[in-house]
Amino acid sequence: MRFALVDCNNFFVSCERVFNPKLIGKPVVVLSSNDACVIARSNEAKALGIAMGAPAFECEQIFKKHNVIVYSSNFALYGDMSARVMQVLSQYATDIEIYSVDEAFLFLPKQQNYTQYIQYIRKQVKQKTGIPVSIGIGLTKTLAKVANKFAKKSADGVFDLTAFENNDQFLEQIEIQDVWGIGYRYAKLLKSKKIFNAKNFKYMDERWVRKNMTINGLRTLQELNGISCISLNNAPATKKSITVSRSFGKNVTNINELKEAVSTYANIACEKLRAQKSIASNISIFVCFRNYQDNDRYYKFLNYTLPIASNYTPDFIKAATGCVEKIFRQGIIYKKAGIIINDLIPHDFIQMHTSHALADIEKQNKISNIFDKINKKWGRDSVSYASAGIDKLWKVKRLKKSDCYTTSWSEILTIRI
DNA sequence: TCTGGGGTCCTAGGACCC
DNA sequence: TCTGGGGTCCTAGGACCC
Repeated sequence: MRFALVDCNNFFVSCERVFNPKLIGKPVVVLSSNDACVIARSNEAKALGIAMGAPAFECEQIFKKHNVIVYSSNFALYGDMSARVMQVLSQYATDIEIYSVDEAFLFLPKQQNYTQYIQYIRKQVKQKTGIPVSIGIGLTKTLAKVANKFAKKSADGVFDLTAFENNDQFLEQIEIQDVWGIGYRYAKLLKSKKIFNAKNFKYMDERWVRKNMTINGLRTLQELNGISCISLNNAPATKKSITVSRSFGKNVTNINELKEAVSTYANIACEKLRAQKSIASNISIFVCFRNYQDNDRYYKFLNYTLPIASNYTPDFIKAATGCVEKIFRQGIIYKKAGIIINDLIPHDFIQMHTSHALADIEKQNKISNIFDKINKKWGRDSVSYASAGIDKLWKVKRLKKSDCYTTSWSEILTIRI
């Protein structure tokens, strides 16, 4: 059994480069929403010392000095490119888990020569999508992750950890906080026990790990020892909660703008809810704000339960704007708001005892279907709710976004000969 | 001035039941 | 002062991932 981990190199930057080859060889970064901080860097940008997550305003100097090309994030483009990469990968695996927008675990079919096989997959992805990937192979998902780190550094972008009888020499090079499943907190704890790398951890006492790092820590330890405990999760993810939140593009002090924002987020969240055929009755809204008198940050949170589980946008808009009325305080500068929908259940669980309302629910479903169809065909917000606002002056800034080359007819790439 | 957005899982402890 | 034994469910908080 072989697990492979495929990781797209500098994914967001690579997506931009596919449609703008002039960017190749130059330092390029992509910023988070609101153009706030750096979330993707080309190798050239990394070499300049630009850190992941660095605030954009702090990098201004470096950007200018080295002619760094800066993009706002274009998630429609990245999402579509991701789907293309995954589609190609699935042709060469017996099973695939799409782990994130730029990563996938594969079960590989039995091979004589695994290195050759993953080199071939890599070539296919590059040829069919333009995206460069790195591929690592291991006996477990955790080891495939380790292998991928070496693949990233290797000249041909692939690495097979199972080609070695003993992999300790490689595990020794992986710092403890870089092991999949061990984050900042556990790394700190482990270092205090003189555990500095993956090899040290591999030989730790299982009882101690179970006691201090929960069952998850124990799984990680066993996976490093080649015992597969974390299986491939290929089920289409049915989410258990949906969050939509954004920072504002300007200071928001007015209740109507805050209501517009949460209405907009409720609209997006309900689209997602319906897309996965779920309903829910529990909604929370939160706002982040700043009191200009003491220059402190705050976070306010309010939970609300709908009388009946639903996926009908107006139900959620009503609930969300109701929460805003309770939370809002005059004279406060709001920076960000969001809505979280919890306790999702399949939509056919709709309570039968509410039979008197079934006719209403059917009517609502029809309206939702039409909404979703129109927006799918013509783009998000082609039809929307008035409460979500028209001008949306509070919307996030994305000043340097590239076009949606693959998902919008009006922005398709034009070539002049 | 300006620091993202979206998820999952595990555990301890409290509330409550007989 | 002493104060059973066994169980379930829920929640907050903490850990992790990209």
